[in-house]
Amino acid sequence: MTTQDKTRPRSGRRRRAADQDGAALAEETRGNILDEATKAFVAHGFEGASINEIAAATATSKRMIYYHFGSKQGLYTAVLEAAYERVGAQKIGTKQTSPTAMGALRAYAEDAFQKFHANEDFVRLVMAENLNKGATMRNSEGVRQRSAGNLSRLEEICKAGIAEGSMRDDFRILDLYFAVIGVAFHAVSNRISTGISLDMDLGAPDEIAFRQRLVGDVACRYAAKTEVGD
Amino acid sequence: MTTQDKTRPRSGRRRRAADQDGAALAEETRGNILDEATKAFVAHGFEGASINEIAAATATSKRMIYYHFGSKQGLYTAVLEAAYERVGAQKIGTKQTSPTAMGALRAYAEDAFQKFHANEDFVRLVMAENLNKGATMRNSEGVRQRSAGNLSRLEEICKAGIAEGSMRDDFRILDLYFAVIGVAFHAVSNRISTGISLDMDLGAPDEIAFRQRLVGDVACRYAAKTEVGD
DNA sequence: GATTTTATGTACCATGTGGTTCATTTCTGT
DNA sequence: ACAGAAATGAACCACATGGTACATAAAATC
Repeated sequence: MTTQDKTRPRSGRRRRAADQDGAALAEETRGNILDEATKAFVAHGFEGASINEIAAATATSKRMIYYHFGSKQGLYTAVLEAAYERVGAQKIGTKQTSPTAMGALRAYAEDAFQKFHANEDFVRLVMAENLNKGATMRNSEGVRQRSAGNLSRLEEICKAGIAEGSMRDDFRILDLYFAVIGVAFHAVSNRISTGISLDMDLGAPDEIAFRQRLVGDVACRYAAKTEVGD
Repeated sequence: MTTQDKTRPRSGRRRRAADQDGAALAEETRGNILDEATKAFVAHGFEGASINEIAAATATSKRMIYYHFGSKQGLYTAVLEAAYERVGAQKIGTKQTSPTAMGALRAYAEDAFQKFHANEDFVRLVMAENLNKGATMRNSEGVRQRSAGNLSRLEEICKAGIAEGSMRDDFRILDLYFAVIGVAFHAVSNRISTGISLDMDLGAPDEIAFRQRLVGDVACRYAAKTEVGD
């Protein structure tokens, strides 16, 4: 029972895409694999996710994963790059404009929170990447240096605020940026553990609203002119 | 070649602990397993870590892991509980005292940062737990509700600050807590991804010092009386 | 000294792992 | 029409996985 007839015809292949199809069938297959792989990596991490299970979840077969992505690492890299393209590239704080710089700063900060909140999968991929010491993103050109745009937008806001006289000028833009993404990211990434520790449901809509407001408050109060005196 | 002689004597067992030994040999074995398992789970997550590899890293055998911990899940639970006992239980902001409430708040916040910074393994376990939706910590009595003490210490500080007149009274203690641990935790948990995105070495000693100061600044400025006007 | 309990090592198992081989079908360019 | 390229399916592989059965040496208890 070890050898079987290998010469019998295999069948069942789907037809290839007709010309008028917007996306080629191959692209459809690729996309389908990428979607399922994203779910799996987000749920189980790189090592925890199983190629067999991912393949079973797709409309196609394991063979196709290796055809299109070469290896598990290749698949993971593609997933990460797609996520960064989808989420990491969208600039924050550029949608609404505010008459005051302080208002723009609040919009920027709350926008950052919204971005993480609305893209929890992305947040989880970033967490997994950090657990994995960034081995993948370090080698992906498409993923590196995605934050420069967000930082320069923040600098723009702060320069305006300083010119306006509403903001102090003795802090690093970078530190304000860290404060904003720190509070915003942590609110999403650690929602579960913090919720368990405090015995609260931090996913409740009003808690989400509180958090969003908090990120704005932290940013504005950090940049505002104040005598703290500690 | 499927069956072998199973009646031949097996040997090589270490001697059990003599009475005067402080710790029994069994405890030593348990501790050794726990140490290596912690390293493995921190590096690869729950599903990614391999029992075989953990066993190989210990001074004993896989058999002992199952003898002492029952299953992979049991081992992971023990690792998590030990980490929370070691780190999660240490109260923050209780070491130094300050004449002013604002000073105490800064000490509290910077202490929180120090705690995460000095216990990166703990931070990584918490991240892994969040990726795993808290499945383990939710069922561990020893891990739940660890933050209550830290919150009440913070409340104490804020009440003093309000009484002193140095702090405003129109904010939730909880929000200040989220701001502090958000910036502090994120500084450690996302050091790698943020560093890659910004092309900086955020592990450099002066960047660590900046971050610690930042956490203190964020806390104090959040609690201080200010007209922000956004 | 005999018995029970604790603690341990070795070999083993069914199943899952990432990855490959071979064969095949459909499309595209000439 | 035909050659080559692109895309796919089924079966297979060596090895790793979490977990267990069996045997046994040392200590504790009686």
